[in-house]
Amino acid sequence: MGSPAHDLAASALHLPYDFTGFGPSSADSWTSMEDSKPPRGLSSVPERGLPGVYLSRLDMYLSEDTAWLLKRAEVTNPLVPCVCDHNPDHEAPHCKEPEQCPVIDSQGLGGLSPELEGQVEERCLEQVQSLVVGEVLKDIEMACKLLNITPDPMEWSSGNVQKWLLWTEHLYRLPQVGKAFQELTGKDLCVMSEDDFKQRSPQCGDVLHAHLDIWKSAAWMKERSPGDNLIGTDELVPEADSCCSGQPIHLWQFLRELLLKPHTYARCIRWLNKEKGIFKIEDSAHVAKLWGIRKNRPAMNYDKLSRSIRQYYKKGIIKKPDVSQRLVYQFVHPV
DNA sequence: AACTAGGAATCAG
DNA sequence: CTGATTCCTAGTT
Repeated sequence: MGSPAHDLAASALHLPYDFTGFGPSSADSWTSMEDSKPPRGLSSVPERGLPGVYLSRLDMYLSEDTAWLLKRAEVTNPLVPCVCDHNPDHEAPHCKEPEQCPVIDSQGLGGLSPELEGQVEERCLEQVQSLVVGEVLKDIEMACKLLNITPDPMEWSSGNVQKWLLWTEHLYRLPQVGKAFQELTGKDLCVMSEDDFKQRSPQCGDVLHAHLDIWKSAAWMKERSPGDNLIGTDELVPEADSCCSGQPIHLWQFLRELLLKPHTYARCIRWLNKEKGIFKIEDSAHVAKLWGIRKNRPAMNYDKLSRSIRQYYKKGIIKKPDVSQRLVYQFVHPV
């Protein structure tokens, strides 16, 4: 038996789905988080084949695998554009100057002395490490916002657990196994072993356990260094906080939230005219899915979501724009 | 086929 | 009670 981290990685690496990433910048094809068709103005983000992203104790495991990671980066060079271009609207704080980008540096190592090369490489590893960890934390934060749950699984109610399950299942195309984990709180989940998970869900218990491990690790790291914002506090955070009151979120608020994060959601919903509050649902199925996940309604679809939007007509919250177009709506009181 | 519109029953908070 | 969900019929693009 190897170390738990290695066991985990081993199980993660032969997963039946695309595991090139974890979250908004790379995940899969149904969420808004895909990369297959970047919106105009967005440089395409190459896939990240980073098993190192998927790890148990982020910090420990990274140090073991970054050498491999860096080597790969030298060859295929996927990391630099990926991380640096991740958010074109908002420069990643980690690599302001190109000279500091670890992979770019590493390509010119040929003429350096071994010691210097070692130093440079070490610095590169650290940078890669913090970049990757930052990405993972950012993705988790994003998921928390979307699901309206806390990042720390220990604090999850059984409802939160169900949301997280639904989210993870959809993100990674797992079968729906929420029933097998019904009535379990986050605390219950956290003390369960991988075998416990497998017992409840033979097909994907191991995967779910691994995912939970990432969340646990992230929460653990956050707790260790609170305030230490690896996560460039970008547009994920600001004004959008219609949710904080603890009140159940309204559909119109949810739509606003998505619209306020164009970098993440422009592929499924975007403004046509922000001043007038006119927006277009670009991918009705995705938006409905996201709404269903947020409200823990697995059967949500656009048919039902649009019915809810239509309820807003009478209330004067949302209307059809003057020139009615398919999938285009307008907030009556744009901010 | 997918979207639009709105009635009606039902549910959850 | 309100807002949302679910289901439905009928019309439109």
